[in-house]
Amino acid sequence: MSNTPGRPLRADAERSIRAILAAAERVLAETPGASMEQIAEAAGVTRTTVHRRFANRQALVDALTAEAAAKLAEAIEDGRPETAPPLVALHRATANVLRVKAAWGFALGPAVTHSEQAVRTHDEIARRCRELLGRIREQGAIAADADLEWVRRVFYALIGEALHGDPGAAPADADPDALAARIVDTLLHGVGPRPAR
Amino acid sequence: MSNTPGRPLRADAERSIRAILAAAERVLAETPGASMEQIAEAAGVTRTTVHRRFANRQALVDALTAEAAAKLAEAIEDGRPETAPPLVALHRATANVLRVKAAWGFALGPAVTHSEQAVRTHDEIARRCRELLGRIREQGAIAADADLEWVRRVFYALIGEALHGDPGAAPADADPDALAARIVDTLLHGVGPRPAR
DNA sequence: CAGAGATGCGACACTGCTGTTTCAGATAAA
DNA sequence: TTTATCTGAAACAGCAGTGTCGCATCTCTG
Repeated sequence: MSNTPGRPLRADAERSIRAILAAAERVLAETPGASMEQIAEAAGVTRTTVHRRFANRQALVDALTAEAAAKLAEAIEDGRPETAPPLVALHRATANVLRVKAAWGFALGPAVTHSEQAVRTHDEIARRCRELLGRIREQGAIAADADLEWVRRVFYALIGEALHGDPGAAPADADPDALAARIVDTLLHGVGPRPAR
Repeated sequence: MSNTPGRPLRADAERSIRAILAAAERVLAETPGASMEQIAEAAGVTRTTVHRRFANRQALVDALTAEAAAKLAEAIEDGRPETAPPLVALHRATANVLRVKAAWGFALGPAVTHSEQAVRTHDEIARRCRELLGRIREQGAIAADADLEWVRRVFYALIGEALHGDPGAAPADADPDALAARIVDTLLHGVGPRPAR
């Protein structure tokens, strides 16, 4: 309903849609079961308007997950996985993803059933991810006999874990680049002692 | 209500409680928002009876999370973290935890707000976990300068990820011991190439 | 400025879940 | 066997949320 370009929407309508989506992410992130009413209020809009723009609650969530998935794909792409040295790309992509996931905690979280569109995008992202990891493996930084799918899943898990962010953590831990460095390091070397080089 | 021993319950009542808890775990695992009705039906009991044994939905979930947390603590303890060699204990505890988490996917999952009792137990588990990891570090299998809290969180994340279990995975991956080996290995060494020993 | 479009407001019907009550009949325990 | 307890069945009130109206009013756009 929101993305059906039957006729271009008026500027204020477009603005409402953006406000609703932003508010939905904000509200649902901390109360996954929040009502349309609460979302509407947070968006500075009436519930009626929300229903005007998104027929169902599902339609709203779908739009949310689709947008978030797109942002995530963009985050990966911004790491230049094709052209940059693989490890550099991995680091940049990790840092970007951390930023995006922090901002779209609900739509990218586990508490949601993704739209078909979002699923497609996530599949595509996984593919890109495997490609990048494969390139790193060819380069020798990942064991030649490593299962790339397992590697990818560990990578995802580390990102997810890093975002939980203990409240008592040092503020430096909130810096995406520092976190990314820690993630990539842990992914490649684990927590064991480093062999004398 | 279920655990208030004002007077010992009759055998059938006790049986109902067990059936309800088991059914709740089963049903909620695949439909977190399931109604009391659905849970009751799965338990082979009337909704009335469920409400007789658990005043609120919250009370039911609380009992569930408390029991699951206890099982989890038991899983760790069964690894003999005090007496066995630390790495052996870690491996055994990991395998046990995998089994328990697979069976209590809802009550131990992220989709639930834990009861105070469960929170206490989880804190205690985290403490035991840190102790064990500390012992491993002293032994030299974990880098001396490693942040134990980060290590623990990575450990948790790996367990969680391993349980997602891709549908197309080899059946061997379903074996808790094999999975545990993979987890411990990844935790300690990452996915990078092994240094020639 | 004129008019198409968007919003707010209030109302409505509808659904699904919750929690409680009553009572007759089944079941364990002594 | 007797008695206390437990359960199923069938209601009931209540509540929160959803989705849909119509209509008056505002505000973009050409």
